[in-house]
Amino acid sequence: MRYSKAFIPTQKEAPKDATTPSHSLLLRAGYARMVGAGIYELLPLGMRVLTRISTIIRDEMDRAGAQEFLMPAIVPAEYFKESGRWDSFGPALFRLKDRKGGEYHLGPTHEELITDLVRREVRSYRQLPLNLYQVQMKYRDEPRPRAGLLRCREFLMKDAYTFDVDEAAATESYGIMREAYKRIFSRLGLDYRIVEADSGAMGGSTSAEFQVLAQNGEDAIVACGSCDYAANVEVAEAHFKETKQTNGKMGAREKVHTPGVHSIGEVISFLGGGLRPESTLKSMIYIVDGKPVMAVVRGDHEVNEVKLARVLDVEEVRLASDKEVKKVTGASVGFAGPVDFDGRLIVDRAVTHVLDAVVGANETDQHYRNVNHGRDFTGDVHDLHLVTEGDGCPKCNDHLRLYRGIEGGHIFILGTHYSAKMGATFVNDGGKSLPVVMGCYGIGVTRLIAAAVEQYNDDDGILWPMAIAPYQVHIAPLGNDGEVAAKSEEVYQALRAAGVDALIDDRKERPGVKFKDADLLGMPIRVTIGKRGLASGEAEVKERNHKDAEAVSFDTLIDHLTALVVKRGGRLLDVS
RNA sequence: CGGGGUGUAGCACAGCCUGGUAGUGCGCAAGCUUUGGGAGCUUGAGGUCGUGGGUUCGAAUCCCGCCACCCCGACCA
Repeated sequence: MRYSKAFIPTQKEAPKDATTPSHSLLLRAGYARMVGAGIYELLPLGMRVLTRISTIIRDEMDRAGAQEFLMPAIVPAEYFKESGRWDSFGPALFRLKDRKGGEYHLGPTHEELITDLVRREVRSYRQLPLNLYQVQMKYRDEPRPRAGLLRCREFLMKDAYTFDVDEAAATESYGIMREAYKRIFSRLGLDYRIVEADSGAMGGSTSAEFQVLAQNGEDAIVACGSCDYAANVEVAEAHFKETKQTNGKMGAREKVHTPGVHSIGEVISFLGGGLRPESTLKSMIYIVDGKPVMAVVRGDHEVNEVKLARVLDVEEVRLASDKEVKKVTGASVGFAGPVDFDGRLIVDRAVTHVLDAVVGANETDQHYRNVNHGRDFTGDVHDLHLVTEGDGCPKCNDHLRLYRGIEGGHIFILGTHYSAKMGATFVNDGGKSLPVVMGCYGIGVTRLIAAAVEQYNDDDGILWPMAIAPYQVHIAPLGNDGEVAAKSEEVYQALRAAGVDALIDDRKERPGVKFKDADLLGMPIRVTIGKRGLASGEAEVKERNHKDAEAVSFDTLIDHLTALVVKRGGRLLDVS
């Protein structure tokens, strides 16, 4: 591509609303433009990255035995009404009406449609397993779109669906897709972790998230440094040893006057004496199905509400208001405690190890000292707290480390959640009619563009991984010298003949401008050709992620560059 | 949905408090010079000041409504 003919509108200044590197750089470098909140145009460079990513995805999906097809983005309401999601999806669903008043929505995901297709077309176990996927725009009216392409209301997704005869076969399909996903994310050149995750409203039994590590990721995840354990903090567990505290050491419970002391921090500084947060207990009141539930965690821990909801087997839990807390405990907020609490009590298992804890006394301005689980209160013991950096790995007890991640992919075994409800059945080899067992597998394709930039950027611009860079080599001829231009053109043509995707900056711009734009656009290899190099018969080859350039003779330049492209994970075009 | 903020030239902003015919930088066009890290000088084009109403002799500026966008929270396969 010739830069002079290319549509690459770059900007010197960062757009005022851009908050993350990917947002700012994709706009500045001319990859994308915003149309509305969470709605973007992909410009030619952005489109090339998208194509690179989706090509890798298609390649691996096909290799895994999935077949590409396409469902509509606009969907009649009947399908979501049948599954119940017309209501449960709530305001996140973009709804519309046709001229006759018929109701439709824009597809936020497509389980219902595919299930309908399968119930109409699949009758026998002989037609299974089946694995279908599409790459298509999804629409979700997010409460708050943000960070450019990271959370959009319209976004491109690859979604695959598997159909199997039973749970075992479905698990096998899931395993195949998991391997395909690993290949995809590795080929994209992204640093990622496969983490255990909450299956959420999809209602699946098994699921895993593919989290792209990035400073600005929306998700918090933990990963073990020694073993392969990794999990979203929503579900992450901490190491726990079943050891009992020694009874003999317990002190006698005593009430202490603690005026105006509400938080754990205030308790620590008020009582002093080397009291540490882990020797206190935090008692949170939740309202679940209209009834109060007290969750007790160690003072240095936080309640994991996803875990709490799972323990209670409910969709969601709600923190009680100040008024409700007062009604339930008889004390103002900050003085709740498990001793003599009248109501359901859920206790984090780490609490059972705390000796002589300080807790609220359910009386305003009063706390108890020397409170011990088992003696002063009981309650149901569960894993309840939000895992933190200090926790041990549940598998090997080495230290867990905290990361931020961007959810690039999510795979689920759905089971018969949709097939049973919608009557997608088949006849097995024993002549029995059974619901198909489903799995679904998503990748946020447009999101991955931004995720890659989040992971690979510096002060000057983007540093694309070779596999998804819009062009592999960026040629920068310097000056208006005719010989330089001719030599550069020669190199450009030779690279193209060798199957390398090259961009040549043939604009009449000063060297500084070309260098700045080259750094901003972020192609992995820059080849600088100037008068100086021409005299010595050399071009300057600089990798975007390296500090220093390398002088390479024109005689070996093309071989050098093609080898470098391949070494960095790039593929050469078939030019035969 | 709650709280906060911003809408003025393609981009980033000043002007608003204290009302009086719209400004700066970058970018764009032309000319001369310059040419290995976003050049200098000269000239020029470009704006219904988000939108509707109100106050006023007069509104970018004051008042009210609406819209859009951003941030924090809530929510979110």
